[in-house]
Amino acid sequence: MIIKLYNTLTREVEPLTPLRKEYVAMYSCGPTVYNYVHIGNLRAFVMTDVIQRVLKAIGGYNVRWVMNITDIDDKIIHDSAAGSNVWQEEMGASSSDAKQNLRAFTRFYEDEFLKDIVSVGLDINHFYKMPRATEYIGEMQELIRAIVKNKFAYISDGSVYFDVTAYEKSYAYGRLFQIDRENFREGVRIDADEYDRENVSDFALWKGKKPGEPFWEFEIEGQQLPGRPGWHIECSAMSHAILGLPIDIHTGGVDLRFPHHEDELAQCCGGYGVSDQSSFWVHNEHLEVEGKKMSKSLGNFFTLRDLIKLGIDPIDLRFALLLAHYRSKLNFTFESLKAAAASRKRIQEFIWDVISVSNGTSTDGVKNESESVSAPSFQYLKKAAEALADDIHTPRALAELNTFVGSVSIGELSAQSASAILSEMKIFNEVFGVWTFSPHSAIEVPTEIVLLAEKRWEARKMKNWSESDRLRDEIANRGWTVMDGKDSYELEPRQ
RNA sequence: GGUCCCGUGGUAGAGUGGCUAUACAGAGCUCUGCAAAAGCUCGUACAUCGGUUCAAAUCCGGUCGGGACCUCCA
Repeated sequence: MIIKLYNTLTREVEPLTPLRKEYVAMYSCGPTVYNYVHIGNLRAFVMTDVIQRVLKAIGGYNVRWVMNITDIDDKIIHDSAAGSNVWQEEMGASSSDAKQNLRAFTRFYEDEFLKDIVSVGLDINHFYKMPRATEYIGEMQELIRAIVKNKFAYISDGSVYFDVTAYEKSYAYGRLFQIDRENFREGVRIDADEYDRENVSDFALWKGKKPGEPFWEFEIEGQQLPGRPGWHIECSAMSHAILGLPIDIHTGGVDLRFPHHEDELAQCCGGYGVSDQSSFWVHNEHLEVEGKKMSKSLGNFFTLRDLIKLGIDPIDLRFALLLAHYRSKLNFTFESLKAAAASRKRIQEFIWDVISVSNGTSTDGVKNESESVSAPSFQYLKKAAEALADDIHTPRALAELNTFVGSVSIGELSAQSASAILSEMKIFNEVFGVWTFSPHSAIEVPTEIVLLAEKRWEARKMKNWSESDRLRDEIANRGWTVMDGKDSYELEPRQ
């Protein structure tokens, strides 16, 4: 199926036509590893994960998916410096070697990041590569030399800056984000950078070393400029080195449109001479909590571990994130998270019911193929797939999936229809990744509970209702629910 | 100061001129000794004011409210 995506470059939903026959090249801006990711960050990673899954499962493409790890930037340098008050014991001993501290610090948060994204359903094997910025310093320096050589950058006071004014004479600047430089807001942020650049719209490609900071040697135009890369240069250099330019899809949060992506694009055009870094630029909207931007001061700031502490299953968070379209703001509330969990469970129960029909263990009875059974309404699934192909419309797809589930009567299914449903549902789960297709494993029930339940079943058979109800209460007090069937009962942990 | 987005039922969230979104929660019913689970049914929601139109949640304008971005934040 043709996949359509909203492209920030054209501000339109466009059909994707991959540039290469063999695979779709996709680059996602990854985390800056200086802290635990929060649920807003996770939305971006889940979104980008679902895009690549749709490309594979619905589009039928091979995908080379790259996500970078930013392990060098101002905050990292600050927080990993010797004597930092945010240094964690697990990072090991802080030393006098700034580079070594930086490495210990970032590796710690990189590991935590990987754990977190796996928790919310990403599969590390899906990545073609997860490059660290510090491992591509050479490529970045090469790109910077090329940009300087092309006269789109200048050296000033030990640093290298991109010259937007010069660049604009040959290329368009502001393709992803129309900036209005006449009306730059007055404020401290513009002057926050202590480095010397000629124009406020210029940005650093290379930042000269400051005392105590980690640095890399850099020779350019016969000068020695020890220092470190600017923020934007890594993504330009790594997308070029690993995937080759132009790529098909570049993703990130809306806030990255400007300056990060705009500057990446300018660096690629100005340095590599390509006309585009990427055909598609896809940006996800932010997540809000109780209608407000997440912020620590408002007390509505959550990391994944905060939610896990509250007893929330990370996969329910994944599902809750997919309940909204990626280009809409998502209002995260605990009530909606609870609703998401119940909704996910509903489909999971359906899958388990269908599995029991397909393997003949259903207690509802299985129909023969010859018996006139109503065929499952597969048109809903077709619509669901179309919704995914249409700019990754997960909420519409889930609505169709729910309608499909509601249209199927388990008791009317043949084993063959059940198998057909399962193979269809598996395709959707390749995208959503929130359900399991293993048979409903019997949860281990403690012997004492089983004994009580057996006793109750006997009492019930004798129509001794008061004893039966007493035992049910006792079982309930110990955390289990009894559900009576026709010839047997089931035990489930109480919710 | 500039640019832009949004305001849908208790909650979340689709829908962009006339046709049931969907899910969760809630109410009623069926089943059940009673429950639980499951199934069925239901609610007459589109911030507000005005305009366009045979017809507006949907288009246009005003108002109110929320939010984002405007140099390193996903």
